[in-house]
Parts: sequence; C-alpha cells; structure tokens
Amino acid sequence: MRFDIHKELNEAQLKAAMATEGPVLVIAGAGSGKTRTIVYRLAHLVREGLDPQSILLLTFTRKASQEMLNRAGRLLGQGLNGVVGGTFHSFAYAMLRRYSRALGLAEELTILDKGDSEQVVAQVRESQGIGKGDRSFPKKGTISSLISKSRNKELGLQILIENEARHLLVYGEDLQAIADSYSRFKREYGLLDYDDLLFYCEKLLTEHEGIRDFLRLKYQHILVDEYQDTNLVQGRIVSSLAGPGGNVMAVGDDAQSIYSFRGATVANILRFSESFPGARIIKLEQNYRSVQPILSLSNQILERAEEKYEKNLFTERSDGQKPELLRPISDHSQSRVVLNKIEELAREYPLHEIAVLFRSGFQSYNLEVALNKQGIPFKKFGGQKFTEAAHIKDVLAYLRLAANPADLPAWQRAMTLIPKVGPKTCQRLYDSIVSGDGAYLARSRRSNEDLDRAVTFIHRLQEQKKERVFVLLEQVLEFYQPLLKSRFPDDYPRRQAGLDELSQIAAAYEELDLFLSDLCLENPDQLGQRDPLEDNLVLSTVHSAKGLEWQAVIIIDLVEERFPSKHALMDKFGMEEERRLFYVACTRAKEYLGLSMPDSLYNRYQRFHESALASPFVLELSPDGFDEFREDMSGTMLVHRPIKDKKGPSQAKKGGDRQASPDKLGHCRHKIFGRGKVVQFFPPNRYQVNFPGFGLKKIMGDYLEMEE
DNA sequence: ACCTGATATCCGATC
DNA sequence: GATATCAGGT
Repeated sequence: MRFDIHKELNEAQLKAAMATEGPVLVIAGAGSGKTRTIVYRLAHLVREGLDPQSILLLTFTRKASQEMLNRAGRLLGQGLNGVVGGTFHSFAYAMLRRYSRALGLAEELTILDKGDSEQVVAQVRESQGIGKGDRSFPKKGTISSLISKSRNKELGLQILIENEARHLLVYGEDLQAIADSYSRFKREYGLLDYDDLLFYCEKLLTEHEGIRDFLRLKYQHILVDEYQDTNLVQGRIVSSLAGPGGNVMAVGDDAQSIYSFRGATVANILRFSESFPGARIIKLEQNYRSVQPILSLSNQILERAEEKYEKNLFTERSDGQKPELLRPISDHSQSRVVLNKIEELAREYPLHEIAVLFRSGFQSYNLEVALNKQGIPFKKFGGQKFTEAAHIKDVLAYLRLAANPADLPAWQRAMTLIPKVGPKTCQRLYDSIVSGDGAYLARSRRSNEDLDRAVTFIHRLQEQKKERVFVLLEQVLEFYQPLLKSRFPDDYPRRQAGLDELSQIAAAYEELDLFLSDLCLENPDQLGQRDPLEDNLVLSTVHSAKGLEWQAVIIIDLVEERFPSKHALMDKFGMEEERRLFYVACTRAKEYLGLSMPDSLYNRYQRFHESALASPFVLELSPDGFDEFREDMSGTMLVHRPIKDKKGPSQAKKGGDRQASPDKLGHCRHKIFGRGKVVQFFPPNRYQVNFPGFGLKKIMGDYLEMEE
C-alpha cells in the first residue's frame, strides 16, 4: 500500500473519492483539490482491483486527463494503462470511427475544423447567391458560429438570432437557407463538424441498443471533469453511457461556468439528480490554493452574482498580502507598469510561476512587444491557435489528402495554392477525380505544369500513407518550401519556425490519422512534449487558464469594453458570465494578485488615447480588500490612499452623484484631455464631456475635477 | 470566364 | 491579421 487515502484527503474529498457505487455529483470550489480527489479516486478504484480498461475519464483537454492518470499511476507505483481518457470530442470521434458502419458514415471520416466549417459556409452562400454584394451581410465566421451555437444550445436558428443577435433578424431567412445547405453539403461530401461528432455519438447510443449496452458494460466507471462546461448533448451522452444508477462521478463548479457561448449549461449540474435519481451530492469547500486576501476578494465577486449556489469557501492560509490595483495612465504605459511588476515578482518566483491574464487574445500584443524588447521569454496560450495559421493549414492539407483523397476542404486548399487554380477550376478537378472520369484532370495537367507537379506529388504521398508521419511531413515541407516563400515574402522565416514546431509534434506519432485528428481535436499548445527546463512567463486568455494556477497572477485591461468584453452585452446572461470569468481569473492566483486598470485606451483608428471607464467588477470591490497604486505623469507608481469621506471608486456605484450635481453643468478638468465642457449627466456617475481637440467622451465622475 | 492583387473594414473566449 | 469586394489582367 503506497498511499493512505484516509490521511491524504480531507473529509469531503475522501467521501467523494470513496463513493464509487452509484452516481455522485461533486461541487468543487476553486482550488479545493478537485484534481487531487479525482486522482485518488482513480488510484483507489484500481487498487481495489478494477481493470483500468473499464474506466472512462472525460476531461476538458487530454493533457488534463493525462496528468491525472500519471499522478494516479505514481500513487499506485504502476501505470494506469488502458484508461480511456480525453475530451468528449475525441471520445466521440473514436466511437464514430469504430462504429462508422452502424451509423452509415463513410469509412474515412473528415473532421471540419473551425476554418473549414467557415469555408463551407462561404461556399454554400456563394453557390446560392445569398447576400451577394451586400456589404453588411454577416461574415462567414459570424454565420458559422450562429449555426454552431444554435446546435449546441439546441435552439432553432431564428430563436437564437432573436436572443443573441437581434440585429441580424432581417437576414433570418437567408441565414436559415445557408444553414440548411450547409448541413446538406456536409452530408453530400461526408464531412463532420465538431458538433456532428457529439450528435452522431448520441445517435449511436440511442439508436443502437446493442452497442450502447456493450459500452455500458465496458465502462463501469465514468468520471467527468469540468461538468459545468458540458452542454446538453454531452450531458445526455453521459447519462446514456452510464445508465440509471450507473457509477458516474461528475465534478464541477457552477461559479466557474465560462463556456455558455458554446452551449455549456449549468442545467446539467442542476438537474443531475433528475438524470440520476438518488445521486449523492458532495461539496468541496476548503480552498488550498490562495492566501486569504485573494480568496476574500474573489468571494466578493461571487457575492454579487445573480444566480449562485450556496458555497462557503474557506482557507487556513491566513497569511499573505492584499491584492494590488495597478492604475497606469494608458494601456500603452500599462505594458511598462506590468513589465516592472513582473521583474519585481521574478526576484521572488520563477518566471513560469507568473502569469498575465486577459479577456481576449489581442490584448497582450502590446505587452508582447515590450517583453521581447526586454528579453523576457514568454509563452502565450489562447488567441489564434497555431493550427489556424495559414501556412500550417496549407501543409496539413497535403497530409489530409494522403489520408483521405476525398477530403474536399483539403483538396480545395491544396489546389488553390497552385498558380492559375481558383475555386472553379478546383471544383471541376475534384468532380473529375471523384467521378472516375479523369479527362478534365488530364487536360489541366497538360496545360499547367505546376498543377501537374502537385497532383503527381499528392499521388506519391497517397501511396505512402502507411509510412511514419514525419516521413510524409518531410516531403510535404520540401514541396511546400517554394510556395511558402512566394506566399509569405515578408515573414516566411517566422512561419518556417512554426513548421519546425509541427515537425516536432509529428515526431511523436506513428499513424497519420491519429496525428491529424489530434491536431484538430486537441489543443496543439499542449501537444508537443515541452522542455521542462524552459522557464517562461505565461500569457494567457482567462479561458485557456482554466484549471491552472500560478504563484503570481496579473490581470490586465480591467476596463469597460475589454473586461467585461463589449460583446457581453449582446445577450442578457452575458454579464453574469463575464463575472464568473473574472472570478476564474482571480482564483488562479496563489500568493500575488495584481489587477491592472488603465485610465485610457489607445484608439488605433483615431490615433489618440481615449479615456476608459473602470470595469464594473473592480468598482464593486471593497477598497479595504486591495492596495491601490496610480501611475503619475513621470511613470512612477504612487500609493493611492482613498480618503475616507471622499469617494473612492468603490462607492461610486452604491453612492450616487453628490460629486457634481447634474443640474449645474459647467466645465471640468481631466488628467489627459484637459479642460472640457460638461454636456450631459448619466446617472449614477457618468458625464458626457466635450474636450476641445478630443471630442465628446463619456467619463466616470471620479476622473473629473469639476470647476465651480 | 476565371484568377490575382489592391483596398477598406472589423476584430471573442474553444472543441 | 483576416475577410470581403472590386477592378484589372490573362
């Protein structure tokens, strides 16, 4: 016996780990040792003699499941070979491959990644002549995401548009027509998008009882992590796979649900007992991650949430410093302020224990430049994924064709790289090949030398499809080299580095199919084997930071329209989700938490700094909970002590409007824009001011000095 | 008929 | 940086 489960878990964790009979729902607060609990449960099950092959572990990323399995293996002193672990999508894909015949699917499955789906949408729109020449017609990305959302939330397209994109209601019929032909197109060419993977998997379980019963018997224990971020169909897959009274443990935290844009719904948590009558519910409430001041501030964020579960997070770490509110003059100087803070923190923590978090990918651009200049190494997570980069997709298209010659999106991509070949030629070539009548193809090859070379190359590749992945990739890279340079004359060296990275990842694979499906079903940032010696600062979107933790965390751009994102106002639940997102961000920190709130944002379009409104989430916080620092004009940070009877930012919301009464609209001063005329008052505390040279601005009263 | 390059506009988080 | 459209070229 290598571990003592009774000593190494707290009471609630122990209950959760040992409750191996029947359904269990674990509500696990942030930092409450959720992973630890799952790991011990796994180890416990196997130690009791359960065959690892009868465990199914569904997580948010494969890296997460791999890590849990490794840790459980270490406890046991033996590997946990045979546990099926990964994401819902990759599990579904595996099922579809195994049972493609029962489902009437093609032998070779083609998965459409985000870009592919959008391409198909653009194509069907074009072929139907919908919205031709209409500049304000929604873009392919918008259409594609609406279609996907409607499926994930299981709402009709019209209803979804009404709820979340009213302004597109005028295009309702057109969008419906596109959605219909999109799904026809997929069926015709044997294509599966991400959503199809889940729905076909469900279909497999509901329409083929034999298969379902077989799988039920096989997977005697099901563990689902991050249950708050599962959507309806994922919930049904779990129910169906486990069966009533099945041994299923779902772990999640409703307060950390941040994927509703993808159809995730806390309904799965709320109605767990309905799906699984007699389910036990266990709460993990002791926080082991953060020092008390960070936890207190985080709890404050949650207190204001409209819908919440009663939860009482506590910690025994009573030490620790207060979070800091950093107030740079602008988002530009924010980079410098944050950089200084990082250098200060780096004296105490290794770089990889420091993270900078932000709402969306582009928000770190400025900081990235500053870090490069300073020579601080960093690794960025989230934002544009490297498989989405044009050059990577180009190369993968050839590999996809080697695996499946009928892969239409790959064919289109590979062919349009060839000079003189555009969409029309491409489609004809494809039809010519698929129909078996190669006349058009032969003719084109004679008249276009580049095309001939490409087709010859693809054929050669297809003959070697059983070769190791890197053998194939090597050839593609050689073939692609001249194309890379002509396509990206300005920055091909940078892109070459990306291709080298792809080779690194490929080296770990034998089979082409597996390599390709992993690249679109797993986050490639986490795919390659990372050098444990490298010590990089972490830059990450909050979404990509889910489930992770660092000694020190700095959250940047805490201003209105950035965090919360301006898109949050699109639907009524948006704000609440942003709040949970902010909660997730803060609870990543163990010892140091910095909140950065610039006073102005650089407007690239109009080329000047525009005053920014403080994020409402920061305004809500009690000023006792953090220390405040303001940047002065010389660039140094000064301690800012809120004066008791003068209004600090925190009173702004509750307090009201005594600062300057709305009826005497005179002149005022602003730190950046100078003197301006107050035009209008917006309760509770905003003023519209006309600044000569800057124009009309809406600004919080706190940042204005009123003239008598 | 079809491809290619220039120009204006907009930008969300993920499998 | 990517997308969409338009004008020009073969």
